[in-house]
Amino acid sequence: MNTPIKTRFAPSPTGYLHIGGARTALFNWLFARRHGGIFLLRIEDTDQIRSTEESTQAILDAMTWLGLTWDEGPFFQAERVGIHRQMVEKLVDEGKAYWCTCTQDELEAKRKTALAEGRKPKYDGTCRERHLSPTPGAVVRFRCPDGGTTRMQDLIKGNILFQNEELDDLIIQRADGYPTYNFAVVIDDAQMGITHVIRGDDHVNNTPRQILLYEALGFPVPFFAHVPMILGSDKARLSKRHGATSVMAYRDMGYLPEALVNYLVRLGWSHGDQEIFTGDELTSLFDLDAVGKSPAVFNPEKLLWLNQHYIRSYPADRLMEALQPLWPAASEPSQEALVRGVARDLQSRSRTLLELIDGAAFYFADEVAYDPKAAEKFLTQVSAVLLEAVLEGLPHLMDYSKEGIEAFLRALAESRQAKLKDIAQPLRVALTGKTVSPGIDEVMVTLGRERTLDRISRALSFLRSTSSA
RNA sequence: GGUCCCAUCGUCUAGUGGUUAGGACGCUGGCCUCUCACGCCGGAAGCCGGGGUUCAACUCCCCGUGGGACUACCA
Repeated sequence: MNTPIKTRFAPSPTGYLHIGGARTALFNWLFARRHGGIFLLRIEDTDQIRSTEESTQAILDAMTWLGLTWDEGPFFQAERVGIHRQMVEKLVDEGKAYWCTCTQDELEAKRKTALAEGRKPKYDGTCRERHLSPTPGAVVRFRCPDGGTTRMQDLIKGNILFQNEELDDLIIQRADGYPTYNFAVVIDDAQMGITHVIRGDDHVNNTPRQILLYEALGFPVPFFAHVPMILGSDKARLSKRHGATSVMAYRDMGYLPEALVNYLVRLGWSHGDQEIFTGDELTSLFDLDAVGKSPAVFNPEKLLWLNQHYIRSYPADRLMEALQPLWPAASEPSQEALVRGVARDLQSRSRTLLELIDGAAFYFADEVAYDPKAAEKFLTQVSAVLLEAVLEGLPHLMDYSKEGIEAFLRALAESRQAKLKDIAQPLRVALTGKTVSPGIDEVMVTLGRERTLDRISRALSFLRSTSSA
């Protein structure tokens, strides 16, 4: 029996969950789901200065919003320093690590001269054979092999070979007694039974040191899979200056989690020509062998397209739920019927929830604000006749529904030797103030007969007041 | 500078020695139509360059070039 697969997402709580981290988490989550494994969450908070609880909460919230539920954790790395220190001690006892009292200033100076002389800026091994005892302010370094090679088997990039002489004696425990990333990550991943380490390829160069650490500690080395970076439009690593990078910012801008997940998964992974995936499809189709090796540029336009797609696909109740946090009117019980109608009208023509909300303003206006150009073109003497006819006929319409209204308008137009559009556009301006809106029959249904009539008579008086001037 | 990674339309990608190089976003012509959106039909747009290997290279190898990452007592 094979041991079950276990993956993890291990963010550091020094900010919000960003797009790149979300994709890494998503790949880990999908890989675990796909293979019936376990997905674990670990917060890497050993940087006591930069880590905050707010960040931890923000990351948890974002993952929950995306639906990336974890099976174990969250574990907090800082709570495990006792274990980390034991391991440090063990390595020191075994002669695989040593105390070092070189100061940061000395190191910096040596780095500079080495660079200036064209040498590698690696640690020169000053304390390597001094067999120092623990002293306050001292750090512990791992004794790297002087020669040989370390092979990394990467599930995405293939085999990568590193010369050990390129690696230097990295610090595994800081002066403050906390472990450094490369050390803590190895111990935690090993002890938590992580079988597949899926992470950004900015970690590729860390991996050989980590493998050496696994071996020194006597732990089995896991599989690695390094996912290419997400870049901005200028092909530099995606950052704030490329626009929003926070997952939660996308929620606040009216994006749906399904859209973001679908977009992110296709950034680097593919399944033939398929673009749209349900959650079930993803968890049954996703695998590492279909993840590409090259970095991908984040394309907001395509995300928008997907978001539109998912907005259209939402059932009414789900749409209302998604709308509520962004739209006060959606939480107002007295408005519910109207809001539902509005959402239904706008659902198929909004790329984001915010677009939908913006487009909804005219439904709620006490007095429709006419776009000057629209009014000039459509609120004319000619159309006044048609609008008056609607005003007269509408109260007697038996079937006040989308179908009934359309039939009514068509018949009315025909009786006047006019086209439907001759009446639809003036009506649209009268009811919405604009030349672009949902179908005029839909608008009339949602507005209700009363409001519709009011707006028509108001448009008529507006029309008379301007044309008589 | 050193180490490592990467390279198909503007962008995301399919492609695994023989294809008219396919799809999607965006752009664009048209149809549908009460406007918009959707949908449908069509178009422009790509294998970074040079050497090999081979009967045959987008595909395999090498060298360039370009881009990216790492090079911390951050993760």
